[in-house]
Amino acid sequence: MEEKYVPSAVEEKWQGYWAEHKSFKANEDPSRKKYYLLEMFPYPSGKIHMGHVRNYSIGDVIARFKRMQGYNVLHPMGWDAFGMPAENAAIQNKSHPAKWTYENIAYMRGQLKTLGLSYDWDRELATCDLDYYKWEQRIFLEMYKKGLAYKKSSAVNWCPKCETVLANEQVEDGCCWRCDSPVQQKELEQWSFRITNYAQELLDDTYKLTGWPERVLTMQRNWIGRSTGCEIDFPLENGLGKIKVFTTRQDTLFGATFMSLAAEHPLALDLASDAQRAEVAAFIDKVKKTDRIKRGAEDLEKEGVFTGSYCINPVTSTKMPIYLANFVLMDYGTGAVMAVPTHDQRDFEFARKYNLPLKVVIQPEGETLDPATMTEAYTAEGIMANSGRFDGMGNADAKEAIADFLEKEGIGKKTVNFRLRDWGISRQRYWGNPIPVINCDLCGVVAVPEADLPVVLPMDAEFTGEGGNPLARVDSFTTCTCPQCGETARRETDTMDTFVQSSWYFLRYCSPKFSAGPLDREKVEAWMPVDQYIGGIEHAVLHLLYARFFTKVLRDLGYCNVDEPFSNLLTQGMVIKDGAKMSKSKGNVVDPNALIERYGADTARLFSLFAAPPEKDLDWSDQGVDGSYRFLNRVWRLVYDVLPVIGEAGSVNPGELGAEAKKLRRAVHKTIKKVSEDVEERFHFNTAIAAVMELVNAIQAFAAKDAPENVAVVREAVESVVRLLAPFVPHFAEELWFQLGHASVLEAAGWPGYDAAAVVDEEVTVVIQVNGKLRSKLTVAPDAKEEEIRAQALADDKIKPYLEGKDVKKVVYVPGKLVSIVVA
RNA sequence: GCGAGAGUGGCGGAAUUGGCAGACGCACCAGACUUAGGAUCUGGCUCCUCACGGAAUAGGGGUUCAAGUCCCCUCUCUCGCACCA
Repeated sequence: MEEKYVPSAVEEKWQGYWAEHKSFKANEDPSRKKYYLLEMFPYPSGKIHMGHVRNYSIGDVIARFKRMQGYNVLHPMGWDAFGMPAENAAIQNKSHPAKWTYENIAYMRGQLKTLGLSYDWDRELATCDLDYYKWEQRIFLEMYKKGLAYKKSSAVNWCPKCETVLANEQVEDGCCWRCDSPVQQKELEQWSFRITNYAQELLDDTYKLTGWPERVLTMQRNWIGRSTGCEIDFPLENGLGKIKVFTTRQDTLFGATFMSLAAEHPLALDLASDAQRAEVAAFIDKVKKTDRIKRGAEDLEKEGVFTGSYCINPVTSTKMPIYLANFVLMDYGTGAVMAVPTHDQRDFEFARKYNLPLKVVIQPEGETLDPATMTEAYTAEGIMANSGRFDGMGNADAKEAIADFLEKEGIGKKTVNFRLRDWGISRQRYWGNPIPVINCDLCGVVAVPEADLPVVLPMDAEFTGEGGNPLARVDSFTTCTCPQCGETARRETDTMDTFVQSSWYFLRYCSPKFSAGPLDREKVEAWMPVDQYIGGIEHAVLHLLYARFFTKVLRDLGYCNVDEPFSNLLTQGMVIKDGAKMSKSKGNVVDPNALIERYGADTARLFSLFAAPPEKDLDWSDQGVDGSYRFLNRVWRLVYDVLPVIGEAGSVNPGELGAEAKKLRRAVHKTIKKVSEDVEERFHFNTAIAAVMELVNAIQAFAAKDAPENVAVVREAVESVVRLLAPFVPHFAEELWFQLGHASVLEAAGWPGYDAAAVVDEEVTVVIQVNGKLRSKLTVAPDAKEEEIRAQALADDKIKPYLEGKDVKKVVYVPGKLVSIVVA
């Protein structure tokens, strides 16, 4: 054994061994329990960053731990490889996105291998591989045939810098989630997935996801945004039609005194009287422009304009003026709101501003509201008033009663409304999966026939950065014949949102080479669902909601039988340095390469696991890394030092140990117990590692290491340290295990179990409190009688002075823990 | 504004069920070995106090023999949502 720990030599050796033996290849094996472990796959941006190191180190601990426990572990890795940075790089370097992407993948794959992560590399996939995206095209067409993929013209979020459409989820603070440019509104024909068909199931199933963090589920539930209420028709005064509203407050219907429409409402301009027309048109224009910048801006003043038309409140028959209002959103509900200023704060402000009538229909108990003196809307519970036959009811009951009444009268009906919108997947970019349809002047949209699939991305596109989608300028691609009528037609040039690819890659990993379809059902059933998924919290809604949706769609298309893809979700925190997220502009980036070169992968892994529990942000500290490195060196030296004496040691004979040796052995087994629990039940790797450090300190403090009667205990202790460290620092542990003379690898050795008899304490410390303050301690046998301990506590030399001249009111005894004496 | 989470030494963090607050590591201090130390080893290290002891888990109140942990109020920070009718 080398005296000095040389990480590069050790790591090279074992990485070579693992590659050569395909140590992490996963095969279906019904005789063993399966465990599918997955970390979110990276975008091949060029090189890995510390966030990746952390994410994948966490995953690797679990993978290796589960393997040592005997599970059949599937642990795959791949590349989320389509997307704009590749296209931007192509423009800059006058190159091709494919070249850039595959070069990055090659480099980053090398980096991941350098970290010693235990992936089954035979399952590696890149979403830009034809062999991946062609199957997605097939899924798309099946969705199209079922009406789950459709084309519609709509106002979309448009990023002027990326020159592409963004889903609502991809707009953050009115800006593009990727490049941060202000998002504009634009009317465009685009493809969508009908995720709203699954809104209810996506919501319901959040309650089955008991292994997910509550805040992720809350975010998804809020995003889906289910609310129950009524749709109510308000006839126009002129008798020419009606306005449909959605409300959750049908109990306030009798108090509706005016109507507010979104500026984009289809009737907005039609309703304008001649006198109001100019003003209405100007308002619509203004709102649309505001929209572009930031309609959701804080405290945007409520503004509106009278259309000049009226509708009729269907239950009171009063005339209600129709306004356009800037706070009414076209894409929620029906784009029209019945305004009840007395019981809705927005309507209240609007009514005060434009002098509209107020009518109280809910009175708080023991109080009478007067519309003339109200300073804000009353939105809480109360008793119905001015509401005809519903007067006197509690408003909660009236909600139900009025809904029934509306249905009976044919004025309205109960409905459920969701905030969730359909998922717009069209992107006007080249580097994505081409949507496999053809636009024919005669036949309209025609699906590409299955025999003509796949639609291959042409390699001869030009990347100039100008003129929008490069794909649209490749004539050989766009020009085609209509499969239906045979006339010349134009191929669709929109590509799919990259979130589509990441919505089913975890399924494809189960049968990555399957050539008869996207998924081999048998394999999928063998591995799915993912037992543990690990990734950043930033995907709480986007990726994780889409992936859940897609899984359900694939289930309904008959590809799998899974309802939910991820049984357990771990959202790891960010890597922070000097109080900020690592970024080039802050100059606080730590380069994994430099770290590995200087300390080795094991130290990099160890520190990123030790510095904080996985779900918390990790504060990077260069000195902390030194500490982790020192620890490994200490363990190496310990093994080096004791190796000559423990080489021939047999197994421990617990009955023949001296007191000190017994104590060491107890520490060993207690540590095994604690590390097992910390890793298995809590993923608290920081405390697990701390426990091993304590054990190492204890071994070092154990004086008579080389006494013949102790060598077996020392060997057991040292070997336990090595085995317990295996998931965290795999190369390091494997090498020491080898040096300790083992012919087989650590995985074969398995995760150590603890000896229940060895962890039992020979004596326990019982603390003695007087009036809640710690005054003394007793050392007693674990099976000491309660009376004895109580008596000893009261007779204790340090306790006596506190009892003198006082009454002992009460003595509380907690077995094996403490005696609490209350005196007065 | 609404919702969720957090606040513990100089720092990262422990304390799993209400039972010895500060495990483990970093930094720092002292000592040993040493030509030397950014290596290694030993010891110290919350604050106040010479000490006995006392105080302390953002602040205030409460429950309890006992509170970092449970309850109420206030403050601060982080994240998510933000006119969703």
